[in-house]
Amino acid sequence: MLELLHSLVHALKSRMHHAMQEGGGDVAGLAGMEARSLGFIARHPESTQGELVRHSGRDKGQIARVVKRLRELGLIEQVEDPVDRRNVRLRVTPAGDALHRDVHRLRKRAGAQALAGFDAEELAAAVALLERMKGNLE
Amino acid sequence: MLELLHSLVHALKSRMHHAMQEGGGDVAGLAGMEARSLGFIARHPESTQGELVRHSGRDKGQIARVVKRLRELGLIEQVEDPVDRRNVRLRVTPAGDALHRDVHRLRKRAGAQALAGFDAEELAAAVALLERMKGNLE
DNA sequence: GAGCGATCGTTGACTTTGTCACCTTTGTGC
DNA sequence: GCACAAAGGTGACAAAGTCAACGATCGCTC
Repeated sequence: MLELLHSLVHALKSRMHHAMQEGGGDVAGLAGMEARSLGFIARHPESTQGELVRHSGRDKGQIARVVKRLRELGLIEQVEDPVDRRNVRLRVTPAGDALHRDVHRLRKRAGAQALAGFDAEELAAAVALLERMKGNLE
Repeated sequence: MLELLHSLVHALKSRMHHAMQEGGGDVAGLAGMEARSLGFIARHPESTQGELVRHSGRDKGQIARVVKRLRELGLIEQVEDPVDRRNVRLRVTPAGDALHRDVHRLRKRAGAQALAGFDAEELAAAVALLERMKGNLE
């Protein structure tokens, strides 16, 4: 079971990685974590780095570096939170948004391939089971 | 969905990693991939490195290094295949078998926590769905 | 048997991901 | 003011993954 999950996720990562390389253009310069983080920021504008940390379950140091890289690439920008200046609110730039759409397209395609032959009911069941598992680990 | 899978697997990895560190003793010296590969060899004695590569989906170079490390740790040993001398058949040593049992215990515990509240039917459904997804990617 | 391509494993060089321990800055509650 | 917590940043490192090249061996064919 654990093995199965591992190899499935590895296969998905690998697919996405190759799709991003072959897709060429700007997406090729993004690493997987960077692409995923960009996606989170695009979906949750004005969120802080800490929220990204909590949502992804990754180390905050790692996230700090990923965010730094995305900023250097000009894909996101930071806004100071006037209320609490420790917080850094993140949002995508137009360039980041465009790139995010490209990534999203590839991600959707990879997901669609993995879920080929699933009807809505099965998809919902899969998501529910996975979410219960994730919930069990918190 | 992809995000969900990623974070679930990440959480599982993290659990296993900590369990192996805290468990102390010899398991603490094993990295995750090493532990998983040891498990495969224990479950499939006399298999070749190539079979491990195909089963895990990992790069053969990576597997070669993992196998090398396991050999240096005295956990597995190689037997020359008399028929095809390119093949190297792998099997666990007594020490490797003992360690494998420890790892298996920890893995089982981590899996049990993730699957808490699942009845046999749900478990089977989850495995079936995941296997279909994995199959779709080949 | 010599040549040729395929397969198995090995190695080097490298990038990405993850982990841990510390640090600074800022806010909160005495 | 002070101690303490929280947000983020950095250094150092370990683990994981990727790619390309290589030697050895095998199967096949001429």
